[in-house]
Amino acid sequence: MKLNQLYSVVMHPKAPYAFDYSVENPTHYPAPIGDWEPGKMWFTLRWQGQKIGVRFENKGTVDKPAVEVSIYGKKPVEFKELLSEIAYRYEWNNSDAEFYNKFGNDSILKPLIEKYRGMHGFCGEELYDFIMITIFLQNTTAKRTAQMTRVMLEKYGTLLEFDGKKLYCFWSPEELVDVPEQDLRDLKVGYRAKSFLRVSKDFVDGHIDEVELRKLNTDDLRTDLLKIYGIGPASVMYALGGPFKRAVIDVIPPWEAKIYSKLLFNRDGASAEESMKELDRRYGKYKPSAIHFLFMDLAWKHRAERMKDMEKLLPFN
DNA sequence: CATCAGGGCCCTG
DNA sequence: CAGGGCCCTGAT
Repeated sequence: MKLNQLYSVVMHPKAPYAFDYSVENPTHYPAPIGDWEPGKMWFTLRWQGQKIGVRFENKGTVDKPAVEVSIYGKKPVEFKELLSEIAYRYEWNNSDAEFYNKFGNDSILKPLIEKYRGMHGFCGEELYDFIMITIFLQNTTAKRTAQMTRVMLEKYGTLLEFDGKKLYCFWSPEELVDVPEQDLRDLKVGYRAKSFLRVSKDFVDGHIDEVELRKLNTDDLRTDLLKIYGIGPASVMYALGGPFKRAVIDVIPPWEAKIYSKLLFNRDGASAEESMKELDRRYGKYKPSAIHFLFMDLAWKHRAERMKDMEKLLPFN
């Protein structure tokens, strides 16, 4: 589906804002739903029933941020509301000022804060898409996750063409809900087929309403998210930090425990409990921010240098 | 060739 | 609250 450029405007995220570190995350598994190069980002979303292409171009600096946002689609949309949603998803109004203040001189974090200053959290996906992704991620390797995602997008997603890019837009819950479970299983997604369908039905029936969920306090939100079929503690933690911008670290999944062991103790075999204790001791309530910097540093370094001792531990590139 | 864990979660006892 | 089962793949 070929899209036309509908709007273009320059926006100003809250400073400091480091564009590349705030739109690209090397720990995310490769999926043909977005594309990045230094200073530019392309991605897709659904808005008011339309499939939309979005392009960011960095036009500013860390201390004088400016991002040109271009919207591609078939027909006009409520542009202002869309911009405000994008600002929410990319956390343009957030800032880690308190964290910078508190840990700017910390022996470990100081160099990271210097290098990544202005890195905002972000999650370009809406809740439904994000849940689909966490289901793809469960109990498998990153490679098969990428494979399953690609096959599902080819069959049920929509290929959008805009600004010279071809990127898939996720299917809507309505587009998937009536697909027979066996059709999904034929795509080798295994038992995940059942979760995809039950989640889709909950969205179609209005039992899951992202806008309403955003209004809840974090504890109630966690409780409600845990009720979603196929979504457990690990997925909930990721969702709290992603679509809901409530970064928490309340569980350490096994694959992360291996990385934390290296990161915190520079050795293998530290348990999740040990690492959690150490995180609390060092960073207290700032541990999500600290982990954000530690993890992103590892990810960007690994992408650049392919660190040998991390090759087995890091499922990302 | 068989076995098994991998960016969990559901269900049962 | 612990433990078995789940789809499929590639590593061993």
